Amino acid sequence: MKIGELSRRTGVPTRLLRYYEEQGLLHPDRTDNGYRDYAESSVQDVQQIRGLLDSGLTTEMIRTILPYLSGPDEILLPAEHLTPRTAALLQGHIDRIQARIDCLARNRDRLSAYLAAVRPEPDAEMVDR
Amino acid sequence: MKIGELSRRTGVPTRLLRYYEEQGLLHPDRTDNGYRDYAESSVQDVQQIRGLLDSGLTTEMIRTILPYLSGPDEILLPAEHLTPRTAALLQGHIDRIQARIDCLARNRDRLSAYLAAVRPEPDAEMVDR
DNA sequence: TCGAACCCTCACATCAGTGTGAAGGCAAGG
DNA sequence: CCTTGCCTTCACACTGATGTGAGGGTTCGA
Repeated sequence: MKIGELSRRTGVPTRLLRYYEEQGLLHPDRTDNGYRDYAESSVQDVQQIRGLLDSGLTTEMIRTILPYLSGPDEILLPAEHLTPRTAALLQGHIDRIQARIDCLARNRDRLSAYLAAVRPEPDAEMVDR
Repeated sequence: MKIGELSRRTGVPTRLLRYYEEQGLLHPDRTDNGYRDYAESSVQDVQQIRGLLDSGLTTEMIRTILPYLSGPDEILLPAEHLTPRTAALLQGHIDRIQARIDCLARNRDRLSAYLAAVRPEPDAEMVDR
């Protein structure tokens, strides 16, 4: 699939698809004429990248963890040459992600609590007034 | 408390404390000589802001939700003049935050699963070798 | 064969968040 | 009084993510 189609199917501007490639997040093939040729799975990859970027991860973090995020099923990864160094690095990323989750969840709860406290009138009048 | 102390206690450079004020996130008093005078609660406020920024929220989003995040206890807020418009806006923010959480949790799980799958040797040799 | 709609690279611009330094006022201690 | 260290504003610069446009090649249908 060419870049235009991938852009249409993901809603991500072509500019960004090229940028993600430049950042080492995508690795499309090239056809004879130099056009980028994306695999079908790129659609999911791009959505993955978008979600992580929106969640405050940098392209650098994403680049390092992306190889270990393929699918929920496939585990086609270099299990052997995973140095303790890399493992520790991954664990660090996990921790940072967890910290973000905690922070976001805490604030989501506060916002929800506020909304709930302020308007306890969902859709029908159940108390007299 | 003056800006230097707040900076020391939060680990956030004074430059950023001034920036957050410029963005409407902090509202310190001023002493006679023009120095910023922060309340004790500013320490928590700043940590709150940092967490949200790290989690990918913009200062604009933070500015709009911050008034509704005071403490877990206090609900000193303008409960009355909360227009349905604002409520919907808040709900939108909650939804976006939830989406981020989902995305992060999903990827955290994948990373954890990978690590767990790849090194099932915690600390002792339990199998012969 | 021509034009529309793709694709390419290159490069400058914008925005938010942040670093850094200049130029100067205020406060406290030797 | 003078130094030291805090504070003030102003302003320029950088980075990462993104927008936008110029200049030019490719594909395809009328």
